[in-house]
Amino acid sequence: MATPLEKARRDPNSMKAKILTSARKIFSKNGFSGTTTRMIAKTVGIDISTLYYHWGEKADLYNAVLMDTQEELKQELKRIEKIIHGKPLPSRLEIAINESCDYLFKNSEITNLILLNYFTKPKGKDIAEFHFIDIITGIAISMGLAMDKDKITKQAKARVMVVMLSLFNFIAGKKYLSPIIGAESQDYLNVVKETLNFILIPAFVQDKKTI
Amino acid sequence: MATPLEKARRDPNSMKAKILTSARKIFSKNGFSGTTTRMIAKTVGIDISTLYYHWGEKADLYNAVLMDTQEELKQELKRIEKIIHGKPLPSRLEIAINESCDYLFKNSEITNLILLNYFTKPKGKDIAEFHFIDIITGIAISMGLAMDKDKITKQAKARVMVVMLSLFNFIAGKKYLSPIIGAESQDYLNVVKETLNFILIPAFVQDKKTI
DNA sequence: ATCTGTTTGCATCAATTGATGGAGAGATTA
DNA sequence: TAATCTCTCCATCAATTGATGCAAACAGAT
Repeated sequence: MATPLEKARRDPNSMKAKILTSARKIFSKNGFSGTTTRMIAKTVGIDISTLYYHWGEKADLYNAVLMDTQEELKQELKRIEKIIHGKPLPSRLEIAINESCDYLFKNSEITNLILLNYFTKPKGKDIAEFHFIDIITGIAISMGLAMDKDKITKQAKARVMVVMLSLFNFIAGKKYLSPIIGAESQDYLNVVKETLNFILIPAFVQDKKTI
Repeated sequence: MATPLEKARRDPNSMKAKILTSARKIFSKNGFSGTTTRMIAKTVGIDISTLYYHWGEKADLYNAVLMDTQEELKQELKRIEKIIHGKPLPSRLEIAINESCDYLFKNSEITNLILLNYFTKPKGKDIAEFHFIDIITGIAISMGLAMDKDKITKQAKARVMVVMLSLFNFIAGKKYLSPIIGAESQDYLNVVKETLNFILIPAFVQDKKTI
């Protein structure tokens, strides 16, 4: 028996998949409690009962969106990991920053969704959590901050966290931050990359051995 | 004619002030759309009509909370600014990180509120915005990244942004991040400080002249 | 005590929202 | 054709939520 999510992934033209796509956009814009099932149904062009037929209750749909997004992000990180594998650390960092910025900018719902899931969690409801730890661990190893999956220090994890959260915030908060910084679209993207490089490379390259 | 907010500040025992205090806690926990006026009224121990009598509609109360919090944060930044004034840059950074971490940890509603206001903004409603730009500007100058208030480069602003967002995220996301990092309460606080120092000091101290 | 203005809570509204039952439309199979 | 299965929408529910009218309680001044 395939889960609804598996079915949706199998056929991108199915109603399940269409709903999932719209739901991702809308949840990422408004968060869980800011989104109504009617909003989603409307953008798909269907009745809410059709939505409930395919996905069950709101929290189930939300969880499916979250899992789907998470899976996609993991795939992308694997892709980047392949590119940088074997290169010296400074290049690794620069390429990783460059690639992940480009990807996340094009798919900014991902960061929105994650950060919102993170900050606004409706209690009582049975909401899934984003598996941050996997991602952090993967990055830490590929950045050379740790050798073993199970032997990553608190410090290393915290440092990777800064990288990730900074990037996520810059992207999810683009709309607010770009007027503050005074740079729009492509210009903004470049400032972000530049800033991340500026801050991260000296810290990680120099003091790598101290961890 | 004093605004409701001014009245509340004047007398901390007034009903207005009590409501404001509870509202801050609850809004910072659940965001705007995740909070109901009934939740707030309940924790104060009053009827919602009393709440409406004092603060008008929900958005007005929310805005008051936001303004109040913002003012408080600005005062705190001024206090820190006084402490670090005149000291050499590395000490300035370290003390500023230390002081602001301590303060924000003790008052974590502040960061929650700001980040939520930031990411989950109900459209249509007339919701105030946090004045990030003032704070960014102030920090940039006190960090020596800019001399003139009006002559701050995009790069400088972006760099300050990283510092601020990292700190805010670490605090607002404490609940989620501390199990990931593997450090609780005081230990977590120390890791955060250490990490911010690690990442920021080399970058800012070395390359200051390049801006 | 009486008057006046402020504060508070009960009762209630209309709108929104999550969720469901059931009746059809359409395709597929027997 | 008849039976079955899948899918879609209309109508509707109960609960929640933002918001208000009104009367009672209260406090201070005259």
